[in-house]
Amino acid sequence: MNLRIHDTLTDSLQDVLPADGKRVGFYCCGPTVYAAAHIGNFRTFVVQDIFRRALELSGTPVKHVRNLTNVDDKTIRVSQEQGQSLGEFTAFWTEKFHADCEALNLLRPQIEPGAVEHIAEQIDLIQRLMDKGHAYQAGDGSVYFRVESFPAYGRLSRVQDRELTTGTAAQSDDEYDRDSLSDFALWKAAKPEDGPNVWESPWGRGRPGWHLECSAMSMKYLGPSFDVHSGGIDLTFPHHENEIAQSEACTGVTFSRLWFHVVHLMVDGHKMSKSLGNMYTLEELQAKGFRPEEVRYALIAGHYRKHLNFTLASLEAARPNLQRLAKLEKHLHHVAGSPKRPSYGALCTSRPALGRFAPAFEALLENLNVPRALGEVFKAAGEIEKAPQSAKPEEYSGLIVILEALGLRLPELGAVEAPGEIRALAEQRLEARANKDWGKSDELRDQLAALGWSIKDVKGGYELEPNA
RNA sequence: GGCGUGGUGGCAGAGUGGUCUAAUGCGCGGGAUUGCAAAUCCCGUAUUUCGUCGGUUCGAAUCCGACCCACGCCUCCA
Repeated sequence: MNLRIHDTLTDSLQDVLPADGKRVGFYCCGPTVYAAAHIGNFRTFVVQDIFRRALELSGTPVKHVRNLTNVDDKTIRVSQEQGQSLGEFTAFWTEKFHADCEALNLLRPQIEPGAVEHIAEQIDLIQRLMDKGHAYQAGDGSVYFRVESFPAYGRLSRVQDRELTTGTAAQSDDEYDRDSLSDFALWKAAKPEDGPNVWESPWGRGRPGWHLECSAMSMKYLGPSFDVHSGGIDLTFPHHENEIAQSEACTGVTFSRLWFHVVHLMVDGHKMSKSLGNMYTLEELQAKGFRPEEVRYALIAGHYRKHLNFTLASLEAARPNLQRLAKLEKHLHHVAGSPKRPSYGALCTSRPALGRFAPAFEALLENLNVPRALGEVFKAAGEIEKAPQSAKPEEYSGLIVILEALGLRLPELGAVEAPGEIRALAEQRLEARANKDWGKSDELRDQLAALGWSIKDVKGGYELEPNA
């Protein structure tokens, strides 16, 4: 069974197959590194991560490229405001982004090109477009793509005659000299506020336009025609439309064969926005006591083609779910004879039988239906919990495969060792209980709680855990 | 205004013509257990019901139409 995904270009489900028969070339529009990415950004990246995992775990290798936008209006403006060089500024936020990705258990793309490191490739692309008559230099010194010269424009977003319906309010100073409102910048002429962040080109000093980097870098690493391109739904127009135009006008071949877009995350029923104060970052949620794996769980709990309403309540639901899975994993691990956990790479090549977890994986292959996959996982979990002896040894690897596909890390059960002072209190309480001194016992339990530990009585003893 | 998505139980969220008296999770209620709890386990949890009104069909949450509502995109944006 192949992975199928909704293709924006054809508005239909398509099999994801590598054109070269070997591996899928996969390009994702990455973050602009000028601030911490918010959970909306991460919804998209997490979905793309699951896409890659599902493909790899079903035996198809993926070459994953995700760019870093490290030169644009925002990075330049904010770095200047903060008195930092563009390089040190974007390096800082890149590092922050990588830390968040690691915390959220995102596989690192094999290639993560930065726009500023690929100026030459972008200039080359502009030159080829100029040579073919698809681009022109305007009076302001900037170079624009002539949308009119590319008849297929609008095919992805199904928007015709954009320039007729676009209001003039959006027109800003640096776009004044375009022949048509829908023409977009390939090269932006240097302006005083750019500071030192300008590069030499055949059209004078300046910097590349935003859309260009993705074309230049995706084609550099994946070739002029590749398999899959993905991004947030808002990128469909104009970003991806422009990418297609400038790439195909240049090469004459299909740019990406398939496109999929992730619908936006909502918070408390509304779009995230600064004014509503609902733009969470991972760090902010961690400060509220949530764990990254819980955030990941909450982000994948809805289908990627629908709005997902992210709330703190939805985050809270993640913890008991993950704990339940951790218990299930422990049981299956035991049933399997406590083997070493197979690595992700080993699972991709060995592709073990999944037992009761097969329907969950199949749900994933069908347009990344994560909610249904989770439902299937819990259905299997319920069966095994009801009849623990019915668990088969191979179901351990089955569960591991689905957990890897979803990228879910499970909490370790009872892994935290209590400090001596805490254990001493617990010992006192054990003694009090032995003497049936319930008053003292309860008092000690309160004391422990105040110190951040919860105590659970078990046969002949106790277990200590940090408060949830 | 143009384009688009969706309205399913307290919440989240599957289900896209019959097996739906609607998956799954959270929550909630009850029980077991416990000195009392916690943790764990068990049971129950949408009173033909899936925004409203019509239509197609032997049969619809699923198809069609109208309407109401919510949300998104329309060159900053995952």
